[in-house]
Amino acid sequence: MGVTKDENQQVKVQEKIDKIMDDKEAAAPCCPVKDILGRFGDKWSIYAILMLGRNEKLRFNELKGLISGISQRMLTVTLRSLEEDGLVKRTIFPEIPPRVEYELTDLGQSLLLQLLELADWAKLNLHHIVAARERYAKQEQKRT
Amino acid sequence: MGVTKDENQQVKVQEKIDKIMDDKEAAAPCCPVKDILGRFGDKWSIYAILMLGRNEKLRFNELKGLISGISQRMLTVTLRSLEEDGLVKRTIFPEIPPRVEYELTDLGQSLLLQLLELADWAKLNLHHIVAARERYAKQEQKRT
DNA sequence: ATACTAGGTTACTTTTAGTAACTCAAAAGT
DNA sequence: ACTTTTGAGTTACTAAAAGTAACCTAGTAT
Repeated sequence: MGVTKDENQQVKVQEKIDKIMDDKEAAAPCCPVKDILGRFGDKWSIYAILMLGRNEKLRFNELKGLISGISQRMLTVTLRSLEEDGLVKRTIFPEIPPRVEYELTDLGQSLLLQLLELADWAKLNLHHIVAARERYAKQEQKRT
Repeated sequence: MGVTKDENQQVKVQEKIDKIMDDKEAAAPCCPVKDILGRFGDKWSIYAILMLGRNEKLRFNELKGLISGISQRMLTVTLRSLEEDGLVKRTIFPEIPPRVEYELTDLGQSLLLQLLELADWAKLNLHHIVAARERYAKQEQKRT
């Protein structure tokens, strides 16, 4: 055949990318990766998903306590967005004072697993990235 | 004993999340997932990585042509950020008019593979998300 | 009457994303 | 001799998003 195993893999990668990019099927607004990551790629969404993945069910202020630094508004905005995408289920108990419980849906659970995969990669490679940033910073100093 | 397989898996997930969250080791500024996703989770970075993954080496304006809708500034900003993190290598040829070539580093390649995993999940689950959004939109209408 | 509670909104400010026009230095066209 | 073109960017600006601080609600306890 004349192609090595590595070259074969590279071809597969290219095909996959092609499929991702021209994904006009299923009323997808556009590249699904972009769409997906654009939605929950921000830090608050990630924290919320991780915390809900850890704790099964959580109330608003419990979550607020667990996610250090988040404000009330940011938490509502984040949770609404996750609810909108069907990753989080929100249950209101009509009491006074109000009680609201949040939990991951099955979809949210499956996304969590993907996030953990990514976390493994991140942990494994973080030192490379940190090193690269330091190299870059030093180069920048020399330029000025 | 006395725990089912599912419960066992859940415990593993919890442990993993715990490890991610209190990651004070290795001078990590914070949760690596957040740090990582916060950097290249935006649409332009994703497109750039996918395009560089598809094409080996690309010049600035080639990339600009491939990523539809990106402006010059956004492309430079994106590429600089990826370069800073060591995901992309930038080579300048001191000619007139200038020539600059971009390519993925090994780190970038390995991230690309992760992105493709995520893309698989996204393609598999996009219809769920779209459906959830429609449900949510209808509920919102009723409220007003 | 005042304070507290949980789970938010509203109005405002700061950061970031994004656009349009300009630059640089040489080569080629008119 | 002047204008245009070329690639790879900057600079100066505007639109949009993220984030903060103060307020609301309705019932209960002091």
